[in-house]
Amino acid sequence: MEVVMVLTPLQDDLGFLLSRASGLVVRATNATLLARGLRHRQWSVLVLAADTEGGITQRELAGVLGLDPSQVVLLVDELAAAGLVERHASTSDRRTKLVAATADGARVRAESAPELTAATEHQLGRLSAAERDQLRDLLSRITPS
Amino acid sequence: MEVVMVLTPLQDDLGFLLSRASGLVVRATNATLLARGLRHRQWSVLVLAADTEGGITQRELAGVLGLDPSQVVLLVDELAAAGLVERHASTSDRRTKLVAATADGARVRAESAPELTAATEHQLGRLSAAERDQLRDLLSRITPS
DNA sequence: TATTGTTATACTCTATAACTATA
DNA sequence: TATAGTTATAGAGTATAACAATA
Repeated sequence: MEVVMVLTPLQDDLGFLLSRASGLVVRATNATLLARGLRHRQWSVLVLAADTEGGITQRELAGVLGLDPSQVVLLVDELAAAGLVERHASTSDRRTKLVAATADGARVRAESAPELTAATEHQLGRLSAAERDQLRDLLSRITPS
Repeated sequence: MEVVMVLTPLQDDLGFLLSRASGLVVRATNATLLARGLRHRQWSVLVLAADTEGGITQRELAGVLGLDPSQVVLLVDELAAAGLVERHASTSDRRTKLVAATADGARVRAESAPELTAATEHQLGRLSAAERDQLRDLLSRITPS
């Protein structure tokens, strides 16, 4: 005997489910970052800048984030204008600029992390800790990186 | 003994992983739908219109898709202009419009489904069938619906 | 010649407010 | 008074092309 439950069409469409879930979590993230004048794309740049020893090049940022380098320019511009990151010239290649967090940026990065965790808690609350680990693992394997 | 592998910061950030994976799959979806003049948002509307017996109201579409009703108007407009869906007046409530697929729309929906599956195959190829089911289950439980 | 960062532009997506017609 | 759909608008996100400086 086979039991089939169809809630709605699209429930088996991984593309739809991904974009739907992503939208929910990104929205919650943006709402939380609003108090700091940031949005989720700038947040991810800040995290990489703060957590990468010696800074990260814009090309690397583009690769990790899956963005075009031209988009990274604007994101870094905004973070730099807010005083959260700085562009340092690379010593080995004068074309390359290393994006590193300022002290202020590192503080914002550290302070916001738990707030963001709490914010997405509402969306992910139905999943156990083990299931979230599972989800992290599955999603990591979809992205190239 | 504990083994910790840090590939890059953000790899433990479910918000980032969701938006990154979503971006990849949506991009592949859009590329596939380009031949039909559609994009992923119109596709999801078409699927719901085609698969819901008797049509679906725009309010219901907005709810399932997580969009504002005003955005649904435009998506339905575009699909209607392409001759893929029609708005039918509801018999019980004259405010309500039921969006249903035309014969042409049903054909496009049926023909495109396997193409889209093949297209996302490239992104999801690293996951086994069982893992995809697992992912579907986890993602379904994040969305309210 | 190829690569890093940059500028510019167009289009899509997201978020809101205000309006109409029906209920 | 509330709900379904619509119009309008602004801002954020995505996609490309072309360019200067450097390798």
